[in-house]
Order: sequence, then C-alpha cells, then structure tokens
Amino acid sequence: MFGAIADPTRRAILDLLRGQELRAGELAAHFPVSRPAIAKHVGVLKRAGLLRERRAAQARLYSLDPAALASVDRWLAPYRLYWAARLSDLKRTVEEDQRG
Amino acid sequence: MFGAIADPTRRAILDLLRGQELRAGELAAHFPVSRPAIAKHVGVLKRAGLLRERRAAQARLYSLDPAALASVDRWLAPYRLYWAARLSDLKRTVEEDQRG
DNA sequence: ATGCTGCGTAACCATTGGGTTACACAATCA
DNA sequence: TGATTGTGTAACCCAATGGTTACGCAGCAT
Repeated sequence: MFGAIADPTRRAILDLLRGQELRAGELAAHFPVSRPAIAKHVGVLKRAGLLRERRAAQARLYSLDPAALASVDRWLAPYRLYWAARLSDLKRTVEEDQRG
Repeated sequence: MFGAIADPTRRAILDLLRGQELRAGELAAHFPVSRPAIAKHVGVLKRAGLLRERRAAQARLYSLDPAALASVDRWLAPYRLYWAARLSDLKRTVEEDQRG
C-alpha cells in the first residue's frame, strides 16, 4: 500500500483516474514511458487494491477504488495531533465534503 | 516524502517517536537490524523533514517533526470524496482530537 | 593523556524496482 | 479466415535500496 503510492507515476495514475474511467492505452498516453511500464504500475496499484479493472471488448478499463487509501488515512490520524494548527482546516474540509 | 514513509521500519521509527524523544541507540534497540541500518533510515527521515535532531553530549536525540506529513494529508484530501462512507468517522476523530 | 561510549560514514553485497524491447493472445473487423 | 487493434507477459538491464562489517571521530570519565 505505502509502497504503491510511493512512486510519482503511480500517484499520477491515481490522480488521472479520479472521477473518470480510463482505458489502459489512454492511461499510458499521459506518460513519457512505455506502455508496458504503465501496465506494471497498474499491476502494483491493482494488487494494492487501489484500482478496479473492467473488461470491455479488447479494452481494459481502469477506475479508482480509493477504499484502500483509508488505511493511509488511518495511519496518518495519530499524527494529526502533532500539527494541530491544521485540525480546524481539516474539520472544515470534511464538513464541506459532506455538504457537497 | 512518500518514499520516506514507504518503508515499514521507517514508519515504526516515526511511531516510536510519537510523544517521546529518543536517542539513536534507544531507537536502534527496538529493531532486529544493525545500528547503522537505523542510522540510514533516520537519515532518510531527516532529509524528508520528518524528524529533528538535537545533540546532547555524545548522544543524538531525535524527535518527531510531523509538519511534513501534512503534505501527505493534502495529497489524500481529494480522495476522501471517494470513500464518503468514512467521512463521518473522520469528522468524529478530528473532533475528539481537538477535545483531547 | 587515555580509555570508553555513542554515534555516523564508507565500502561493499544482494535484492528490488522501474525501464526497455520482443512476443503472445483475445477480440473486433473486413 | 485473416488482418488489425488493444493489451498483458517474459526476459533482460541498470540504478537504487536496505542490509552488513569495519572504521573514525567527538565527547565524557578517570
């Protein structure tokens, strides 16, 4: 999990998938590296439970499954005590999310 | 930053330092690996801005500097929208932290 | 001064990790 | 059927990483 989000390319993949479902090829098109390299990254993210694969014809469609990120959030939680100045910001963000 | 917290040993070091300041030796005593190995991990965490070094006599005392973790929190923020079921839990956690 | 403590650094080794090219294979299209 | 499209897998390469042992050096103690 932590290893999965350690790589910048993989974080960029997650960012791309936020809100939209993309085909493997479309995903790869956003990066300067080869398609197989992206396929590997996708494999890592998939194994980490961060994205879902759906097959349509020859294409493979990937979408975000951010539930796994909750574990990062849980790990982070105790540390929030230590940058308390940001706590009110966080609370406000949460409330906005709930409304929106 | 993300690379720094990707390693389980380094996360354990951060956990140990939560709330207390420890000497390099005490830190290393908690792990099955050699002291130089821990020194390296500490170096990574230090370069990532996650811990502070203070010198007292021969000892070096390390303490948590979790400000850098705020960047992880910021990265995580947009994804919270996607595991909305947990939002109320998070809000409660934040409020408890503020009270506690 | 001399020794002992508590450390970090250097040098080295084995493994992992991210990259590439070449290939295989399923699904559409003609 | 045969060609084309979209994609993962295999094999391989090199750089980075986490580990080790050996060493060096600053700061107290005597």
